Amino acid sequence: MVTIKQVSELADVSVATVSRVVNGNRWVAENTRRRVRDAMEQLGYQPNTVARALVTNRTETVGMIVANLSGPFYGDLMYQVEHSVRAHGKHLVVTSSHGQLEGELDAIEFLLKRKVDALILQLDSMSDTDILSLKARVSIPLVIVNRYVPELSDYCIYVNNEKGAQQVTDLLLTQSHRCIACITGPLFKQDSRDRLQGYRQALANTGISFQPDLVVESDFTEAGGADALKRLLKRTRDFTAIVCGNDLMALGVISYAKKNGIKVPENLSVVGFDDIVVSSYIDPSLTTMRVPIGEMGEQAGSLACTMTEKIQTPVKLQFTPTLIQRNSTQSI
Amino acid sequence: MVTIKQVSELADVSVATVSRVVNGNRWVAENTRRRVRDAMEQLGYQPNTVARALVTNRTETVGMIVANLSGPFYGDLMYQVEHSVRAHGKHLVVTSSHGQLEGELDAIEFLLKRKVDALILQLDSMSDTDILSLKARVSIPLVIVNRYVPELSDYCIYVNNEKGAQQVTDLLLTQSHRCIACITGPLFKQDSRDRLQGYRQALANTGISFQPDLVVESDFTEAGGADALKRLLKRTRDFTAIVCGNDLMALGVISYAKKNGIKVPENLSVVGFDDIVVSSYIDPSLTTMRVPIGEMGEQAGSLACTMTEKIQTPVKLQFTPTLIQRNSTQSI
DNA sequence: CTGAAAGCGCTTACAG
DNA sequence: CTGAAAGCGCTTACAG
Repeated sequence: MVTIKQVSELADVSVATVSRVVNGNRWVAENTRRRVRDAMEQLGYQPNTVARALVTNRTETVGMIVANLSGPFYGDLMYQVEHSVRAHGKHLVVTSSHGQLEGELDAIEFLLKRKVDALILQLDSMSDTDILSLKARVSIPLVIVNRYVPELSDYCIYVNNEKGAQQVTDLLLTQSHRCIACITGPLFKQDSRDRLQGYRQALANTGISFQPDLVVESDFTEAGGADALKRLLKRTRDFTAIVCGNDLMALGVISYAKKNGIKVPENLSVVGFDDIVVSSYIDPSLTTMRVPIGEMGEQAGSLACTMTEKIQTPVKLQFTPTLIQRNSTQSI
Repeated sequence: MVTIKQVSELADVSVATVSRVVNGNRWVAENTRRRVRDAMEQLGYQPNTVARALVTNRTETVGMIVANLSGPFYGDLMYQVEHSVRAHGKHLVVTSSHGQLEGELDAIEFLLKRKVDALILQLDSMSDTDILSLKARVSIPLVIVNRYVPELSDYCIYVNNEKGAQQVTDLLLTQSHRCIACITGPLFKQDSRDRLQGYRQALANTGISFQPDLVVESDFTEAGGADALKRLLKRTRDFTAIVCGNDLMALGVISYAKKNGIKVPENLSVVGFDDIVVSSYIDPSLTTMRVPIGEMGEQAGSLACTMTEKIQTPVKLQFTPTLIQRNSTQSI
C-alpha cells in the first residue's frame, strides 16, 4: 500500500502539502500541486480512508438500518436512499435489524462504531422513548423513515397512514359496502394503529357504528392474513368487504377465500395497503394504497446528507399514499 | 467519547493492559482483568473500530456488491449472506453497482478503502479478465457469486444454468412440443449463453435441429420479454412453447400474449428461470427453474469468512436449479 | 505558500 | 503478568 509519505518523498514536499492537494486546499502553489498530482498518479496513491476517519471523525458515508435486506418494500427504499446519498457524494452502508429490538440496537452500534456521518433508521421495535434517548446520545444527524415520532418531527419521513386507510375504506363505502371487516397489523406498531384509525374514521364519517367483532389483529404476513380471515369467518359471515393492514395480508386473505369457495370480488371485496410488486400481478389484482416509498427514500437520503453539511434544505416530510383501484373490489 | 486511556487511568494500569483484556489476551492476571472490566463498564467504554482497523488492517466486516439493492433475487441473496456472515461474528456491508462497469469498479474501490476483510461479488459487467486482475491486485479473499470464472473456480458459487435450461426444455419436449422458441438474456452475459446452450442441448438430444429464427436476444426485463415475443411473432407463428431466459421476461411474454389473444398455456406454453416471488402468484402461475439463491448466499458468506480465517472448510460451490412445474405449460 | 510536529485511539513487539 | 514506546496513515493548527 502506498502512503502519503511515499508521495511526499517522490514529489519532494512535506506530507502536509500532499494532504492539502488531496483535500483540495487552495493554499498550494499551482506548480507544486502539479508535482504532487504527478507523484500520486505515478504511485497509484489512494488515501487511506480509515486513517483519515480516525482524525476527522468523518467517513463520508451514511448508515441505514432496515428490518430486512429482502422484500420489495425495503428494496425500493434502499435503492432510492442510495441513489440520493450518492448524488450527495457520499456512500451508503445498509444493515438489517430483522425487526427485532436487539437487532436494531446491534445495527445502530455497528454503524456508530464505523463512524457514519448520519443515520437513516427504519425502526420497528424500538420505542419512541428509545429513539429519543438515542438521539440525545449521538451527535450525528438521525433521520427516521416510515415512522412518525412527534418530538422528532423535523427528522421523520413518513406517510399519512390514517388518511390512506380512510381513503381506501371510503372507496368500499361508495361501493355500497356497509359491513366492512378489518385485519390490522400488530397493534404495538404505530402504523397498524393509524391504519385502523383511518378505517374507523371512514365508518364514523358515514355514520356506521364501529363493531369490534369485525376487527382482528394479525402480523402483516401472508399466512397471518389467511389465518385472520379464518378467525373472522368463525365469528360472522356478514361482512362483504375487508380492509387489510397491508398487501401481504390481503394476499393471504384472497388465497384463503379462493380455497374456501369465496369469490373475490363477487362475494368479498378486499383491499390492501402498500402496493407491493405482486399486488398488480395476482388474480384478481389488488386494490390498494400506494406508499411512495421510493420518494420517501430519496428525501431521507437528502435530508441525512444536508444535515451533515449543516445546510438546511427544505425536504418533504409527510407523504400521502394514493389509491390504486384494481379488480379485488366491486360494488354490491 | 471515552478512550482506552481513560479506562487505563481509572483502572490504574497501562493502555496495553486494557487492550489485552479487550482483545481477550490470556496473559492478564485475573484480578487486574476484573479491575479493567469494571472500569470499562463504569465508563461505558466502546473500543474505537476505526483506530483498531488502522493498526490491524482488519475490520471484521465483509463487503458485498450486488447489481441492485432492490429486487427479489438480490434481496434473498443479501439476506442469506448477511445471516451467514453474522453467524461467523462478522458484519456485512452491501453496496450496489447498478450492473454497470463503472458502478462495479466504484463499489469495489469503496469497499477496499473501508478495509473489508473479504469481498463477495455479484458482477455483471466486469469481464473475467477484469476479475482476474482484481484478484491479483488485492490481498483479501474474493468470492464470486452467481457466476463461474474458470481460473477462480474455487471461489465461485454458481448454478448450473445449462443443465437447468436443458431440464426445463426437456419438460416441454416431453409435453410433445416440437417447435420451441427461446428468448435469451443479453448474450454478453455468461448465464444467458449457458441457458441458451441448455436449450440447444435439449433439442439436440431429441434430434430436433436448432432454428436460429426461433431465438431472440433480450435484456432480462419484463418489457424486454414482451418486446421479444412481439419480434418473434413477426417472424413466425409456428412455435407452441417458449423458453425464457428468466422469469421477468416470461412475465412480459405472458402479459403480451394475453393482450394479443394468445392463451397461455392453451395456445402457448411458457417457462421461465429463477423462480422469483411473483412467478407463483401470476395467472397462470409460471413453470420455471428455481435457483437456490438463498443457499448460495449462505455458502458465499461462509466461504468468505472461513477464507479470512485461513481455515478451509469445504463449501458447496455448484448448485443445481430445480424444476417447478406450474400452470403455464401443458401438453399438446 | 510550505513544513515540523502533535495528535486521532488503538495494537504489538520488546523488555523486564 | 505488565508497561513504555513505537507506529498505523492521515490532518491540522502553528509558525514562518
